[in-house]
Amino acid sequence: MPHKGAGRSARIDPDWLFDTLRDRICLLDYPPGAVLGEAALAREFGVSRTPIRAVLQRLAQDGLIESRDGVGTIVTAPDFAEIRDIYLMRQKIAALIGEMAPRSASAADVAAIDALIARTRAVVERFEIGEYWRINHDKHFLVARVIGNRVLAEMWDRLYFQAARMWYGHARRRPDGVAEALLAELAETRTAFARDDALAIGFVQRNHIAYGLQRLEREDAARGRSD
Amino acid sequence: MPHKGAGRSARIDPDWLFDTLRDRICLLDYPPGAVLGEAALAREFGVSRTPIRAVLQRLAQDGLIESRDGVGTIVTAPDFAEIRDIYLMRQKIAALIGEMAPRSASAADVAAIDALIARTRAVVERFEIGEYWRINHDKHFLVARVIGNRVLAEMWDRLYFQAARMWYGHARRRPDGVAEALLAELAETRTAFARDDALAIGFVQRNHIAYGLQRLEREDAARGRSD
DNA sequence: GCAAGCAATGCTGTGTGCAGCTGGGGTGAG
DNA sequence: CTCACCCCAGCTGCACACAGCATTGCTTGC
Repeated sequence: MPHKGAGRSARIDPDWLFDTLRDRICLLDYPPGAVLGEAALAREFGVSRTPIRAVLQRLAQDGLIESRDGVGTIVTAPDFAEIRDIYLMRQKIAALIGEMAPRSASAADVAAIDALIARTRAVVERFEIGEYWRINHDKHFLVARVIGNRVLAEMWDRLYFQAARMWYGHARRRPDGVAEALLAELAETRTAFARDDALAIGFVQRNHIAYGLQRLEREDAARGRSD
Repeated sequence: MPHKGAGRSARIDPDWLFDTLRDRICLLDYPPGAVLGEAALAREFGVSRTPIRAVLQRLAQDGLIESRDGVGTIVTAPDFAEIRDIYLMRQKIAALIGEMAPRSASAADVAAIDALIARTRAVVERFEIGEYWRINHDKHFLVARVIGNRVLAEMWDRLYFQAARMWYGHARRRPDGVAEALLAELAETRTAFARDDALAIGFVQRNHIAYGLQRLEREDAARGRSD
């Protein structure tokens, strides 16, 4: 019995699958260099290799993984020059948020940020990378919502996930002060949202992206000395 | 004999296939709304649907096509709001070219532009959309080469092809003055390259993207009146 | 004449077998 | 003991068969 067919009756949501794998990569469940394996993923999610391959191709186009024939699908390990390119572009993109026909911030947004601030206080008390990541994630989408230009919003999203992966690796290795920095960023973001000043929202993002890059550069320099 | 297998011994280059289909979309061989059909493409290029689907997924992620289950893979028809978003972002991105660690322009680049100018003169004499497109294409890659930031270069590329498609549609409908505008743009670009001023190269691009958007807006307004 | 329903057709989504490629371990020679 | 070579296990790329969905055109009832 070579084929039993399938159809696609309420199988699994490709977008959900994409988000799931992307999150695993960003949270370093799959660290750079890890081999994913289409067959293994297919078994895990109870589908065939075909939809898995579709998702992996999307991830590959976003630069998160790389499929090599005969070897496997491996998580990429960007060199520092590429990381800097990403961070520098994110700064420029962030500065554009307020310029490109932004949407208005609402009182609900401010309330949402207050909730994030409360959660971050707990993370400051006891650092937990998973919760830290979820807060960052929620903050990202909150900011993304004020972007009026669809093209800009898509770029903002793509670059966020490319940068996030590197950032969480850093935050795991050197968690000191990371949660406090997020708390400060959220406080500034809250003010900008309360004033409904999209330009300010973007500049707050730009600044903290720049601070993050500084931290990464310091770590990279220290690593260079130790080698 | 259900399977005869294949392997992939020198079959076809997926990148070449991607470029080919993208060019067909941009040159309106496949106009917005056209249905591509995986099986037809597979027959044409002598491969199975699998590699075709991979390429179509890349095109879909770039926003050029859209796959709808049970219907087909159709070329998207962006509304004018989206076109404006793309053009506004391209202006911002162009202004960044000179800021993000640009590479140096060489004498060979200037010579290449001179060749493009000569070709454009012929198109001014007798307008021919295919040659007009190839010149624009070459100009695009010439400018892209001075971009030092890989992320910026990729964005520049993506947005170019999204905009190109709309622009060639316009140029076909209203070719008057289009070739002359390209000639002026190339002259300005030549000067900027000769001065090795990447900021100037970017600003020349920004300006002519803005001029292009103005033309599109005028056409859109006229269409609105006639409806 | 017209509208509503239904069947036929064609498409994409999915599952699966096979071919070719890669990398590592093992083996034999020096 | 070292090095080179070879074989094989595992992976991705591809081709093809099947399932389900959307559209279209015809047919039938009014």
